[in-house]
Amino acid sequence: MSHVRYDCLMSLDREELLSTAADVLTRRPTSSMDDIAKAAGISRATLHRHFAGREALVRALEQLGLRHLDAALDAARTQEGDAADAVRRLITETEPLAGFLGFLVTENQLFEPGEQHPGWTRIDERISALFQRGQREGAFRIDLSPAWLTEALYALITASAWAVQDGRVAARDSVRMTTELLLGGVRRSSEE
Amino acid sequence: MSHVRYDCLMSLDREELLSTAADVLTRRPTSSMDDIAKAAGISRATLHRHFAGREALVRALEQLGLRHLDAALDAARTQEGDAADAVRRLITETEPLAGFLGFLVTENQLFEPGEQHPGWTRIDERISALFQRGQREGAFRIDLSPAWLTEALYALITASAWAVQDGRVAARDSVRMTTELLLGGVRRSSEE
DNA sequence: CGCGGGTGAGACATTCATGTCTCATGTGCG
DNA sequence: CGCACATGAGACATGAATGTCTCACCCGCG
Repeated sequence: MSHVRYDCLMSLDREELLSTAADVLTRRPTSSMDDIAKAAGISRATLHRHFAGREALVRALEQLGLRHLDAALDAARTQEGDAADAVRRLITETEPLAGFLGFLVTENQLFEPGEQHPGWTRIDERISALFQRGQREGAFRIDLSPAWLTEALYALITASAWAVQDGRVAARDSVRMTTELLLGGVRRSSEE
Repeated sequence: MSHVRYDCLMSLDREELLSTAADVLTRRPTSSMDDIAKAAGISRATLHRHFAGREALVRALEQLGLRHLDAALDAARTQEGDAADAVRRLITETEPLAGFLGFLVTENQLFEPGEQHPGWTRIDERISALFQRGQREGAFRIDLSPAWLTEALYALITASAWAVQDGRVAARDSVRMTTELLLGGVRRSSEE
C-alpha cells in the first residue's frame, strides 16, 4: 500500500478537496455531497473515501477554518503594537475567510445549539485577549465585555461578506466598513 | 361552513400558531413540521390545514417578522428626536425579536442566496432612512453607508441574541452591549 | 506484458421529512 | 337527538440525501 509513502500527497489532495468544499458550501450552505463531489471533479464514491460522511466533512472543514483563523491571528500579530491597529490587521487577514466563516457559524448555530467545539474556545480566547489588551492599555472602552466584542467581530465580518455577496456593499469597501464600524461605531466622534 | 363567520377566530389561532412556530424554530431552526405541530399541541394534519407546507409556514413567519419589525420601527419613533436615541429605542424595541430575526436571516441566507423578498426592502429602507437622517444631522459619520449600517444592525442584534442564548452575554446586558457597540464602537472616545 | 491500487459510474437499501389521504372521534348547534 | 364541521391519529406514497456496495476501467510500475 502506498498510503504511508504518499501521505503528504494525499494530504494535498485532501486540502484541495476541503478548499473547494468550503467554496461550494460557502456559496450554497445546503449543497449535497453530490454537488460537492461534482464541484471537486470527483465522484461521490471518492469523496466518501476521503470523508466518511457529511458529518466528517463538516468536522474537517471546521478544523480547516480553525487553522485558517489561527493563521490569520498569527499574521495579524495581535500582541504587537497599537491594539486598534491589531484589530485592523486582524480584520484584514480574516476578510478572505469571511464567507467561509459565515458558513461555519451558521452550521454551528444550526446544529449544535448551546454546545460548541473546544477548538473554537481557543480562537475565542485569542481574540478576546486582544480586546482585553486594548482595554488594559486604555485604547478600548471597558464597558463592553471582551466576549461580546469577540462575538460582534464574528458577526460583523460575516455580515460584511453576505452584504458583499448580495451586492449591498462594494467588495473593496468591505474591510474598511467592518473595521471602522467595529472600532469607531456609528456616532460621529470628536477625535480624528 | 363556518369559515366566514369564524375568520377572526381562525386568525387568532393562526397567530398563536405562528407565534409558537416562531419560538420552536428560533430554538431549533431545523425543527420538522412534526416538532412544530407537537409544540403547538395540534396534529400535523391540522398544521397542514393552516399552512399548505413548510414553505408556506416560513413565508407566513416571514410576514409575521416583517410586521413585528414594522411595529418595532413605529414604536421606536425613528423619525423623532436625536438620531442616536432613535437607534437606542429601535434596538430596545427589536431586542425581543432578536432570536426570531436570527432565524429569518439565516433561513434567507440559506435558501435564497442573492434574491430577497420585497417586504424586506421596505424595512431596510426605513432603517436606512434613520441612519441617513443621523448623517444629515451631523450625528453620524458619513463614511459608512446606510446600507452597511443596516446590515450591521441586523448582525449585531442577532449576534447578541445568540450570545445570550449560549450564555456568553448576560440577557440584561444585551441591549446595552448592542447599542453601545453600534453607536460608539470599541475605541475609547474622548466624548462622554 | 500483467498486476494492483485508485477511481468513476451506478445500483441499492435506508432514513427522514414531507404531503396527502382516510377514518374515527368529539363537540357545538340547530 | 342528530347533523356538520373541525380535529387527531395514523397509514401511505413520494422525494431527497445519504451511506454502502459492486464492477469495470485505467494508469503506473514491476
